[in-house]
Amino acid sequence: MISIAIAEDNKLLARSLQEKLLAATTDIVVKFIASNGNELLKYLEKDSTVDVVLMDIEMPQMDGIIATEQVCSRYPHIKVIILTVFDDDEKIFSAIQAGAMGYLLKDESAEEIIKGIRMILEGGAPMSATIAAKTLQLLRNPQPLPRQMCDEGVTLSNREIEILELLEKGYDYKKIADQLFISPSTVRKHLENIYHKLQVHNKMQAVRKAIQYKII
Amino acid sequence: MISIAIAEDNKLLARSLQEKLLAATTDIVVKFIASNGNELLKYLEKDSTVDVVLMDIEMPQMDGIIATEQVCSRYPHIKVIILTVFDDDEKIFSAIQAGAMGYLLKDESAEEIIKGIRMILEGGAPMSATIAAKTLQLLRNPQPLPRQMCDEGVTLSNREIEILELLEKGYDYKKIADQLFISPSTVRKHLENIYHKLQVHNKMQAVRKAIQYKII
DNA sequence: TATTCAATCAGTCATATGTCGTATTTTGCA
DNA sequence: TGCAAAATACGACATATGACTGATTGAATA
Repeated sequence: MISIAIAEDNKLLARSLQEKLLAATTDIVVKFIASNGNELLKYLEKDSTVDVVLMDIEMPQMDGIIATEQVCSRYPHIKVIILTVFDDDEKIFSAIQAGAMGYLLKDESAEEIIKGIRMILEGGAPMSATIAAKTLQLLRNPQPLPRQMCDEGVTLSNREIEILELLEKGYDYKKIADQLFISPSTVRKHLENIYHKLQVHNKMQAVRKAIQYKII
Repeated sequence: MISIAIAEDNKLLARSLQEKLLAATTDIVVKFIASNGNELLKYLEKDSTVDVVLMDIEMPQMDGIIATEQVCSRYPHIKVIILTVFDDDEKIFSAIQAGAMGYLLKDESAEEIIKGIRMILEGGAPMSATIAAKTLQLLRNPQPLPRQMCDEGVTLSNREIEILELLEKGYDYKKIADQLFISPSTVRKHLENIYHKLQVHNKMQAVRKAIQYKII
């Protein structure tokens, strides 16, 4: 028998999820439905014999990311599957950092969710298709988050920053172009603009200045 | 109709894989079976109308990682699924770095492989359970391979270090030469030696690695 | 609606760079 | 003292890069 907890502030959604799981299986039981992270943690203090938590991200009081962090550190035996509508890089990365071992989008079918539950208990990592793809992208490019800079008057566009970050890895134009799915000509043009803005004349100087200005 | 190419040095395995795909579907056609990376690339030069490559890692002549890199950079429209027995972190990471968007273990069923093919074409990233889990682990721990302390053997001379330090400032050969009262030719030769020692191929990579190794 | 701006791409040209050889001189140290 | 390593230097070749000119597109915005 597999014990599940659900953390989801929309009670209707939570209920319908519970019913779907109930209807489709005989060995999965929903022990608790929490409407935020606090509630979930309070419940787990009394009864931590839960195998998997299905966790929404957007919740009042304590969001799913923080809750995931807490659950994973306090109860390492509990696996967390994020179940949400968000699929932006930052949320995915935060959730994984927090310790989530699964990340499914809410439009997944009940069967997929059930497969995910079984998969996670077998040591797998259930992910929706687009999430898996983004995960790999994040792995290739380990710094998609800090787009803010404390410049001194110079402002680079996001694209220009992306290019600088790849440049810093020692990539040539072709490689950067492939990475960003644009042509080498465009990379060169971006670099040209970057050089003007930073008042430099080659790659190394551009990277130096960018680091100095904390742009990358 | 989905066109597949298979790169797999074990001809028996390749053939049986082809037959399995053929038996289980009507819309997937295996256009080519290559027994190594070279063969695959040669084929793709003549006909690159392939949607997905199923790629073994361990192959003679050109292994699957290099081949993946080549395929992904030359033919961005082609999706690569690694299909191998290896599941160690380094191989997975290399494959993803190389551009693979799927990573299945060879013990997957034909149905799973077919699902993977469809998934990758929808923008997903098919991964075997353990692979997905390791991927997330890698993402949490952005430096899982630093135990290769092979930098022990690398020693740069004082002169080489001087040159690297000037290089890091963004100076060109002429400027470095002036600074050190030697000819640009000599600077180039030093750089050449540095590249060999650090196993890199341009200034930026050399500086990166030197900083990483705390040489400068 | 007009205008700006980010992002895209192409082509030219001079220069810089990376990779080969090859070769001489200095120098540290066994 | 003699040898290996380090430092010095040049030529040649293909490729990468930096600088410039010019252009199109779409999104934001005034």
